[in-house]
Amino acid sequence: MEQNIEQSMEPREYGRDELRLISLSNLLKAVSHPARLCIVKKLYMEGSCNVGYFSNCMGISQSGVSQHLGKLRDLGIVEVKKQGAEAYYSLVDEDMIRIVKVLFPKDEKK
Amino acid sequence: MEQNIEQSMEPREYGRDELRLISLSNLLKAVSHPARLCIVKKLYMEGSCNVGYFSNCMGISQSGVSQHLGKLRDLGIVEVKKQGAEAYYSLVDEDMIRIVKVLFPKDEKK
DNA sequence: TCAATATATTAAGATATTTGAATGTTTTAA
DNA sequence: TTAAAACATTCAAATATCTTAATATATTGA
Repeated sequence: MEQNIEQSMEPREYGRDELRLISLSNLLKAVSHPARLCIVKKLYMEGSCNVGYFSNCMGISQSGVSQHLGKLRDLGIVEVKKQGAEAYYSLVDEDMIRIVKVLFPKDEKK
Repeated sequence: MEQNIEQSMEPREYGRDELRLISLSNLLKAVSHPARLCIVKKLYMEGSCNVGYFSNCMGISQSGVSQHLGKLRDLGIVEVKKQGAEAYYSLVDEDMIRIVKVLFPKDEKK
Protein backbone atom coordinates (compact mmCIF):
# COMPACT_ATOMS: atom_id res chain seq x y z
CA MET A 1 0.00 0.00 0.00
CA GLU A 2 3.05 2.20 0.26
CA GLN A 3 4.96 1.01 -2.75
CA ASN A 4 6.15 3.19 -5.59
CA ILE A 5 3.83 3.60 -8.45
CA GLU A 6 5.29 3.22 -11.91
CA GLN A 7 7.80 0.73 -10.72
CA SER A 8 8.27 -1.06 -14.02
CA MET A 9 6.79 -1.40 -17.46
CA GLU A 10 6.04 -5.07 -17.03
CA PRO A 11 2.49 -5.87 -16.17
CA ARG A 12 2.16 -5.44 -12.46
CA GLU A 13 -0.50 -6.71 -10.17
CA TYR A 14 -3.05 -8.54 -12.25
CA GLY A 15 -1.98 -7.42 -15.69
CA ARG A 16 -3.09 -4.75 -18.15
CA ASP A 17 -6.78 -4.97 -17.45
CA GLU A 18 -6.35 -4.71 -13.73
CA LEU A 19 -8.93 -1.95 -13.49
CA ARG A 20 -11.57 -4.01 -15.21
CA LEU A 21 -10.80 -6.93 -12.91
CA ILE A 22 -11.11 -4.72 -9.86
CA SER A 23 -14.36 -3.20 -10.94
CA LEU A 24 -15.81 -6.58 -11.87
CA SER A 25 -14.70 -8.10 -8.60
CA ASN A 26 -16.47 -5.27 -6.79
CA LEU A 27 -19.58 -6.05 -8.76
CA LEU A 28 -19.31 -9.69 -7.75
CA LYS A 29 -18.66 -8.81 -4.14
CA ALA A 30 -21.93 -6.90 -4.18
CA VAL A 31 -23.82 -10.13 -4.72
CA SER A 32 -21.57 -12.30 -2.59
CA HIS A 33 -24.07 -11.93 0.24
CA PRO A 34 -27.21 -14.07 0.09
CA ALA A 35 -29.51 -11.20 0.95
CA ARG A 36 -28.19 -9.01 -1.83
CA LEU A 37 -28.15 -11.88 -4.28
CA CYS A 38 -31.76 -12.52 -3.34
CA ILE A 39 -32.66 -8.89 -3.87
CA VAL A 40 -31.00 -8.81 -7.25
CA LYS A 41 -32.66 -12.06 -8.23
CA LYS A 42 -36.08 -10.75 -7.28
CA LEU A 43 -35.49 -7.54 -9.19
CA TYR A 44 -34.59 -9.59 -12.22
CA MET A 45 -37.49 -12.00 -11.86
CA GLU A 46 -40.20 -9.61 -10.79
CA GLY A 47 -39.15 -6.19 -12.01
CA SER A 48 -39.10 -3.20 -9.73
CA CYS A 49 -39.90 -3.67 -6.03
CA ASN A 50 -39.96 -1.45 -2.96
CA VAL A 51 -38.11 -1.80 0.32
CA GLY A 52 -41.06 -3.06 2.34
CA TYR A 53 -41.62 -5.88 -0.10
CA PHE A 54 -38.10 -7.20 0.36
CA SER A 55 -38.28 -6.82 4.10
CA ASN A 56 -41.46 -8.88 4.21
CA CYS A 57 -40.66 -11.69 1.87
CA MET A 58 -37.05 -12.06 2.92
CA GLY A 59 -37.65 -11.83 6.65
CA ILE A 60 -34.99 -9.27 7.40
CA SER A 61 -35.34 -5.85 8.95
CA GLN A 62 -36.20 -2.71 7.05
CA SER A 63 -32.88 -1.23 8.05
CA GLY A 64 -31.04 -4.27 6.82
CA VAL A 65 -32.76 -4.20 3.46
CA SER A 66 -32.14 -0.50 3.14
CA GLN A 67 -28.44 -0.92 3.82
CA HIS A 68 -28.12 -3.73 1.33
CA LEU A 69 -29.93 -1.65 -1.27
CA GLY A 70 -27.65 1.23 -0.42
CA LYS A 71 -24.62 -0.79 -1.42
CA LEU A 72 -26.21 -1.88 -4.66
CA ARG A 73 -27.15 1.73 -5.29
CA ASP A 74 -23.64 3.02 -4.60
CA LEU A 75 -22.25 0.65 -7.18
CA GLY A 76 -24.82 1.66 -9.75
CA ILE A 77 -26.31 -1.82 -9.83
CA VAL A 78 -29.81 -0.69 -8.97
CA GLU A 79 -31.70 2.54 -9.41
CA VAL A 80 -34.36 4.07 -7.18
CA LYS A 81 -37.50 5.83 -8.20
CA LYS A 82 -39.40 7.49 -5.42
CA GLN A 83 -43.12 7.12 -5.69
CA GLY A 84 -44.71 8.99 -2.88
CA ALA A 85 -43.33 7.69 0.37
CA GLU A 86 -42.14 4.50 -1.25
CA ALA A 87 -38.88 3.78 -3.02
CA TYR A 88 -39.01 1.45 -5.97
CA TYR A 89 -35.80 -0.18 -7.03
CA SER A 90 -34.85 -1.75 -10.31
CA LEU A 91 -31.86 -3.54 -11.82
CA VAL A 92 -29.88 -1.40 -14.23
CA ASP A 93 -26.31 -2.71 -14.46
CA GLU A 94 -25.77 -4.65 -17.66
CA ASP A 95 -23.01 -6.91 -16.34
CA MET A 96 -25.12 -7.76 -13.33
CA ILE A 97 -28.13 -8.51 -15.46
CA ARG A 98 -26.05 -10.90 -17.55
CA ILE A 99 -24.77 -12.63 -14.43
CA VAL A 100 -28.19 -13.03 -12.87
CA LYS A 101 -29.61 -14.25 -16.13
CA VAL A 102 -27.03 -17.00 -16.20
CA LEU A 103 -27.57 -17.99 -12.58
CA PHE A 104 -31.36 -17.90 -12.59
CA PRO A 105 -32.72 -18.76 -16.01
CA LYS A 106 -36.24 -17.38 -16.20
CA ASP A 107 -37.83 -20.84 -16.55
CA GLU A 108 -36.72 -21.94 -13.11
CA LYS A 109 -39.06 -19.10 -12.08
CA LYS A 110 -39.51 -19.06 -8.30
CA MET B 1 -30.00 -15.04 16.18
CA GLU B 2 -31.96 -15.85 19.29
CA GLN B 3 -35.42 -15.96 17.87
CA ASN B 4 -37.71 -18.95 17.97
CA ILE B 5 -37.36 -21.35 15.15
CA GLU B 6 -40.56 -22.44 13.49
CA GLN B 7 -42.02 -19.07 14.06
CA SER B 8 -44.31 -19.21 11.09
CA MET B 9 -44.97 -21.17 7.97
CA GLU B 10 -44.16 -18.27 5.76
CA PRO B 11 -40.80 -18.36 4.09
CA ARG B 12 -38.24 -17.02 6.51
CA GLU B 13 -34.84 -15.61 5.73
CA TYR B 14 -34.44 -15.41 1.99
CA GLY B 15 -37.23 -17.72 0.97
CA ARG B 16 -37.50 -21.35 -0.06
CA ASP B 17 -34.33 -21.54 -2.05
CA GLU B 18 -32.22 -20.02 0.68
CA LEU B 19 -29.67 -22.80 0.43
CA ARG B 20 -29.14 -22.23 -3.27
CA LEU B 21 -28.76 -18.52 -2.65
CA ILE B 22 -26.19 -19.15 0.06
CA SER B 23 -24.17 -21.54 -2.02
CA LEU B 24 -24.27 -19.25 -5.05
CA SER B 25 -23.28 -16.26 -2.97
CA ASN B 26 -20.32 -18.23 -1.70
CA LEU B 27 -19.37 -18.98 -5.27
CA LEU B 28 -19.58 -15.29 -6.11
CA LYS B 29 -17.60 -14.35 -3.03
CA ALA B 30 -14.85 -16.60 -4.28
CA VAL B 31 -14.35 -14.33 -7.29
CA SER B 32 -15.05 -11.09 -5.48
CA HIS B 33 -11.31 -10.57 -5.14
CA PRO B 34 -9.44 -9.32 -8.21
CA ALA B 35 -6.64 -11.86 -7.84
CA ARG B 36 -9.04 -14.78 -7.74
CA LEU B 37 -11.13 -13.37 -10.54
CA CYS B 38 -7.92 -13.01 -12.54
CA ILE B 39 -6.95 -16.59 -11.82
CA VAL B 40 -10.33 -17.89 -12.85
CA LYS B 41 -10.29 -15.77 -15.98
CA LYS B 42 -6.88 -17.08 -16.98
CA LEU B 43 -7.96 -20.64 -16.36
CA TYR B 44 -10.95 -20.06 -18.59
CA MET B 45 -8.97 -18.30 -21.31
CA GLU B 46 -5.82 -20.38 -21.29
CA GLY B 47 -6.78 -23.73 -19.86
CA SER B 48 -4.84 -25.31 -17.04
CA CYS B 49 -1.95 -23.38 -15.45
CA ASN B 50 0.45 -23.94 -12.59
CA VAL B 51 1.10 -21.85 -9.49
CA GLY B 52 4.35 -20.33 -10.68
CA TYR B 53 2.71 -19.06 -13.82
CA PHE B 54 0.12 -17.11 -11.87
CA SER B 55 2.71 -15.79 -9.48
CA ASN B 56 4.80 -14.46 -12.35
CA CYS B 57 2.21 -12.91 -14.57
CA MET B 58 0.11 -11.50 -11.79
CA GLY B 59 2.96 -10.12 -9.74
CA ILE B 60 1.90 -11.58 -6.42
CA SER B 61 3.76 -13.93 -4.10
CA GLN B 62 3.77 -17.68 -4.42
CA SER B 63 2.16 -17.93 -1.02
CA GLY B 64 -0.54 -15.52 -2.04
CA VAL B 65 -1.37 -17.41 -5.19
CA SER B 66 -1.39 -20.66 -3.31
CA GLN B 67 -3.80 -19.32 -0.73
CA HIS B 68 -6.15 -17.96 -3.36
CA LEU B 69 -6.06 -21.27 -5.19
CA GLY B 70 -6.71 -22.99 -1.90
CA LYS B 71 -9.99 -21.15 -1.51
CA LEU B 72 -11.05 -21.95 -5.04
CA ARG B 73 -10.10 -25.55 -4.43
CA ASP B 74 -12.07 -25.75 -1.17
CA LEU B 75 -15.17 -24.59 -2.98
CA GLY B 76 -14.69 -27.09 -5.78
CA ILE B 77 -14.25 -24.35 -8.32
CA VAL B 78 -10.88 -25.56 -9.51
CA GLU B 79 -9.15 -28.92 -9.54
CA VAL B 80 -5.46 -29.71 -9.16
CA LYS B 81 -3.44 -32.25 -10.99
CA LYS B 82 0.04 -32.78 -9.70
CA GLN B 83 2.60 -33.22 -12.41
CA GLY B 84 5.93 -33.84 -10.82
CA ALA B 85 6.71 -31.00 -8.47
CA GLU B 86 4.24 -28.73 -10.18
CA ALA B 87 0.53 -28.34 -9.55
CA TYR B 88 -1.67 -27.68 -12.55
CA TYR B 89 -5.03 -26.16 -11.90
CA SER B 90 -8.13 -26.11 -14.06
CA LEU B 91 -11.65 -24.70 -13.89
CA VAL B 92 -14.29 -27.30 -13.16
CA ASP B 93 -17.35 -25.63 -11.62
CA GLU B 94 -20.15 -25.29 -14.13
CA ASP B 95 -21.77 -22.24 -12.59
CA MET B 96 -18.43 -20.52 -12.42
CA ILE B 97 -17.65 -21.33 -16.01
CA ARG B 98 -20.97 -19.81 -17.07
CA ILE B 99 -20.26 -16.67 -15.08
CA VAL B 100 -16.76 -16.22 -16.47
CA LYS B 101 -17.99 -16.87 -19.96
CA VAL B 102 -20.47 -14.04 -19.61
CA LEU B 103 -17.92 -11.63 -18.12
CA PHE B 104 -15.07 -12.38 -20.50
CA PRO B 105 -16.38 -13.38 -23.90
CA LYS B 106 -13.61 -15.31 -25.65
CA ASP B 107 -13.26 -12.72 -28.44
CA GLU B 108 -12.08 -10.01 -26.06
CA LYS B 109 -9.17 -12.44 -25.63
CA LYS B 110 -6.36 -10.84 -23.57
C1' DT C 1 -50.12 20.46 12.35
C1' DC C 2 -49.86 15.54 14.14
C1' DA C 3 -49.37 10.88 13.76
C1' DA C 4 -48.28 7.08 11.00
C1' DT C 5 -45.84 4.93 7.35
C1' DA C 6 -41.77 4.17 4.42
C1' DT C 7 -37.14 4.60 3.93
C1' DA C 8 -32.28 6.15 5.07
C1' DT C 9 -28.32 6.90 7.95
C1' DT C 10 -25.16 6.25 11.83
C1' DA C 11 -22.73 3.88 15.18
C1' DA C 12 -20.78 -0.07 17.62
C1' DG C 13 -19.71 -4.77 18.64
C1' DA C 14 -19.13 -9.31 16.64
C1' DT C 15 -17.16 -11.82 12.70
C1' DA C 16 -14.81 -12.64 8.76
C1' DT C 17 -11.26 -11.62 5.30
C1' DT C 18 -6.68 -10.12 3.67
C1' DT C 19 -1.86 -10.07 3.67
C1' DG C 20 2.72 -11.31 4.56
C1' DA C 21 6.11 -13.79 7.02
C1' DA C 22 7.61 -18.06 8.53
C1' DT C 23 7.61 -22.82 8.10
C1' DG C 24 6.34 -27.54 6.00
C1' DT C 25 6.05 -30.93 2.32
C1' DT C 26 7.17 -33.07 -2.07
C1' DT C 27 9.71 -33.74 -5.95
C1' DT C 28 13.71 -33.67 -8.80
C1' DA C 29 18.46 -33.66 -9.85
C1' DA C 30 23.05 -34.18 -8.58
C1' DT D 1 21.24 -38.01 0.90
C1' DT D 2 21.38 -33.23 0.07
C1' DA D 3 20.11 -29.04 -2.09
C1' DA D 4 16.99 -26.56 -4.76
C1' DA D 5 12.53 -25.78 -6.75
C1' DA D 6 7.46 -25.77 -6.50
C1' DC D 7 3.69 -25.67 -3.59
C1' DA D 8 0.97 -25.69 0.73
C1' DT D 9 -0.10 -24.41 5.38
C1' DT D 10 -0.19 -21.68 9.58
C1' DC D 11 -0.42 -17.59 12.25
C1' DA D 12 -1.19 -12.90 13.55
C1' DA D 13 -2.01 -8.15 12.63
C1' DA D 14 -4.56 -4.98 9.80
C1' DT D 15 -9.01 -4.37 7.39
C1' DA D 16 -13.39 -4.97 6.06
C1' DT D 17 -18.11 -6.68 6.58
C1' DC D 18 -22.43 -7.85 9.07
C1' DT D 19 -25.95 -7.06 12.20
C1' DT D 20 -28.73 -4.58 15.23
C1' DA D 21 -30.32 -0.73 17.57
C1' DA D 22 -31.14 3.95 17.59
C1' DT D 23 -32.14 7.96 15.22
C1' DA D 24 -33.31 10.85 11.21
C1' DT D 25 -35.97 12.31 7.06
C1' DA D 26 -39.81 12.47 3.97
C1' DT D 27 -44.53 11.70 2.64
C1' DT D 28 -49.38 11.07 3.41
C1' DG D 29 -53.78 11.46 5.56
C1' DA D 30 -56.66 13.04 9.32
